[in-house]
Amino acid sequence: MPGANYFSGSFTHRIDGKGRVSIPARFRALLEDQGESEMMVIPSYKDGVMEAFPRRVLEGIFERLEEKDPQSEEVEDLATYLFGGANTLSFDKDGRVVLSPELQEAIGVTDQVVFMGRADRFYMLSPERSKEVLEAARIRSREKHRGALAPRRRAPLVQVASLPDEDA
Amino acid sequence: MPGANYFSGSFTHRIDGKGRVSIPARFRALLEDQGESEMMVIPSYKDGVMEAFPRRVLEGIFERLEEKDPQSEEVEDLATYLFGGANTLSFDKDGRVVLSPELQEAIGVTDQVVFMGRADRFYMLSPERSKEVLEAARIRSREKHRGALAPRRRAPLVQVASLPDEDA
DNA sequence: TTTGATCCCATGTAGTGCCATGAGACCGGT
DNA sequence: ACCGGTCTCATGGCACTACATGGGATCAAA
Repeated sequence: MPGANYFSGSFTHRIDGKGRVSIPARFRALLEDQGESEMMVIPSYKDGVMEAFPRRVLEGIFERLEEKDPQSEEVEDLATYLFGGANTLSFDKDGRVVLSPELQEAIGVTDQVVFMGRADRFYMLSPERSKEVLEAARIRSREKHRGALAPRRRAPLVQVASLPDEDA
Repeated sequence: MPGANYFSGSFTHRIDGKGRVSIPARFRALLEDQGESEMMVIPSYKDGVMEAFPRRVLEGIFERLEEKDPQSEEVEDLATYLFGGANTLSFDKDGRVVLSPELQEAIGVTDQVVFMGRADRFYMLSPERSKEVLEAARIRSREKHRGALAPRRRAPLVQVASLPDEDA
């Protein structure tokens, strides 16, 4: 945990009768490092995937864009999408959040959720979908970024390869 | 709740026989944080949508424009639109407001209203319309802002002193 | 008196906090 | 290597509170 900067790894957790799920301890620790006891989830551009952010990351995205061009239709749409589509999930002392039936349905989960780290955020999706997403990303990465995992000449030990956004 | 700066999330509430609706608790808390026990409501540019602001946000919008261009016809029109078209809805101890028949008709609601957060304000609209608005915003955002949600190159999630900048 | 608005109270349910259990990881001692 | 102890963490259950919502009482204006 100490020094972890990014969400990484995949964890499958169980949803109980009330819709509660434990956030993976590592993810929770990362959120709490930033003084947040909540996260924001929003449907991804990818189908069947929810993205989870610390709140300030989401707000930062918005503020940065608004600063640039407050009136534009694009920023309007983005604000609607980000803030209208977002849910704030605050976790209790045990590190659990409640997934409303709508949220469960949105990502097609019933009794298990996968938390998949993805740098500054993480995904929440069904076990099946997570395999697809991971495998698709692996294949595309192999094709386009053969060298990504090779040692870099000047790279420090902890350097993380920055992969571009994959396509839906 | 602590520190929430923006309206976010969507909530569907029921209108009773007298036209009363509960403001979502989170939204109400945000309004009350600003010392307001009322909100201003005004028809949006978008059809079938009402926008709800804390009073000071509405006044701020006007003042900013007036400052920029005090005499223009645009500002005249805006002032008319903003102040003429606005309704003040104050909420009671239970956090409810009354939607007059005219307001209900304006957004085409009969027994349910959706409150949709949108940064410094929120929308009020029918359940059907809310799905349209949200989905349209999502699609357009995806097209125009592919990268908007992408991680920022130089901004690690948790700032760490010893990490070098990412460019080679 | 009627209508419309505001307030107050009642109730069910969903949300949240708190505690208990149990599995697994980790560690230290022998 | 074996064993016991402790710690972490996921998960379940129970209890309480907050909140949305309905109904009735009060009050004022028409």
